[in-house]
Amino acid sequence: MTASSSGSPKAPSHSARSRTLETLRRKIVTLELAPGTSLSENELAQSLDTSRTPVRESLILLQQEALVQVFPQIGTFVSLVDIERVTQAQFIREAIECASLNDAVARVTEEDLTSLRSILAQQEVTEIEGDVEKFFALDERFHRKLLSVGGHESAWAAVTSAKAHLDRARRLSLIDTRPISTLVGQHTDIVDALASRDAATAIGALRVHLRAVFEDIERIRAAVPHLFSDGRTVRLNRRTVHTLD
Amino acid sequence: MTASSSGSPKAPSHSARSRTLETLRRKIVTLELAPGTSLSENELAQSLDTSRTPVRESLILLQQEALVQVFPQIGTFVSLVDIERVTQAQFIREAIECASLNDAVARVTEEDLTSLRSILAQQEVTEIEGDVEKFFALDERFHRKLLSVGGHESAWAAVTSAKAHLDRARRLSLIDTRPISTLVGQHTDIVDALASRDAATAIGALRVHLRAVFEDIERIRAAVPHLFSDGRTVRLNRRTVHTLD
DNA sequence: ATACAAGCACTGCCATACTAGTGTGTCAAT
DNA sequence: ATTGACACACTAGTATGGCAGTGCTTGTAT
Repeated sequence: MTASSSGSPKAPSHSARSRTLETLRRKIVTLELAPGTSLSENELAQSLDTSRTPVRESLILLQQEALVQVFPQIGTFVSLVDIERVTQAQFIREAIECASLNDAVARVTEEDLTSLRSILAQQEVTEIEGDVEKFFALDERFHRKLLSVGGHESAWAAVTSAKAHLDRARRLSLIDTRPISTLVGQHTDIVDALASRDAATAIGALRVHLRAVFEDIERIRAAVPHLFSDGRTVRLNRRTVHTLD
Repeated sequence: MTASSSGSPKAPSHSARSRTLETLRRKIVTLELAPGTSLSENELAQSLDTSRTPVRESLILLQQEALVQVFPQIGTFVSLVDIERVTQAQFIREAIECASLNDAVARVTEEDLTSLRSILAQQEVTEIEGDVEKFFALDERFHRKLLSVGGHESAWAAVTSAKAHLDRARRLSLIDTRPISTLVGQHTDIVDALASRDAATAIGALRVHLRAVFEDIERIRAAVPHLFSDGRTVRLNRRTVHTLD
């Protein structure tokens, strides 16, 4: 028996588990499943038309990303937005992306710059259309491309798990009237500095951009405190349903 | 129903899964289970005196850390040492630890320095005794303490998953006659620079230290090529047993 | 001796039964 | 009306059965 492998053998995208996992992760980071919502293995299995096993295994993985919290014999809940945790995720992301950007300055080509600017142009369109989901998709492509310019695209996976958390907070910002234009402007600053091979300025601009999430988060917390963890003892009801309204 | 939570509710250390997971991880990073070894859910369940479920769930988590590779309907194998992967893990670790060290310079106290130097002293003892396992345990405490001085102890979890890979490579170095003294010397350099609040020097020293793994790895690969992935197609036999001899 | 083919033993995946533990709703006692 | 206790419904954790898919082995024909 021989097994041909290379790349990522782990994700047969047609398996019940990977489908379940992707669905759940998407619903959580897009806030379709609000923080605090209780997730029952049985209910999810029914509604996703599968059995408990793939659901359970997905929840274990989501728990690793701290997107859900599992309390044995009690229940599983979509994690509340935890500012401590957001801060930590932001630190990790900033460390990785800035380190990569530092390498990127020496490696960036004209094609790279063209490609990055093309993404920016598309983002400006979403700004007009007000399509938040599309904006996020392009934002992801932008940052991923930035990593690959630095020669560290493989670190994307690590950024992803930190990002998942941040994205929920960032989505709340955008819902809550932060103009997309601010972010696109910051992206532009980064690309401009990169174009002039100015590492310090580029890293500074990236830092400002990545830290933008902090500017809104306290205000948002004041508006929708029930979506936030107070960092101390948390008490959740089994049948609590949290909404964005 | 109310659930009291705080900290890490996820790890009831007495559960079958967490026991299984810890045992397997330990055996893999200490090379007790050599890279390439085939792991059967059934056999592991028997030998760990539990059922297939906790074993399977543990393997899924280890797969996330890339410590094992799962090939559906074929088998699960302890990952070969993949230099590409080691490089990536090193990059992530370096980014996080250096960023934290940069903050640490402004925060470090005399108690911190005393505590760090105490770890160094203990490491020198293990050097004489030749106790590799104890050395690694102290190494972990050192780096963790360094993170906490920077105010980023919570990023330790992220470092851990990158570290797991690196540790296998580093263990191979130590088995293969790299003197522990080199590493302790590098630790000392870091603490000295930290003591004089010299961020640039400290970060430089940390960088040298973290990159030491690269100095040995190619030589080790030449010595024990069957423990390494060639990065291309991998073919593993179901009953292959890899050893360190 | 070699080549080939069919059966077999084994894999991980998924579904489900069972267990131990938890909060809640109900009903009784006061 | 209030309180308390107890049964119940529901939880995640664990165990196990069945499945489709894979490579190895063995037997057979050449």
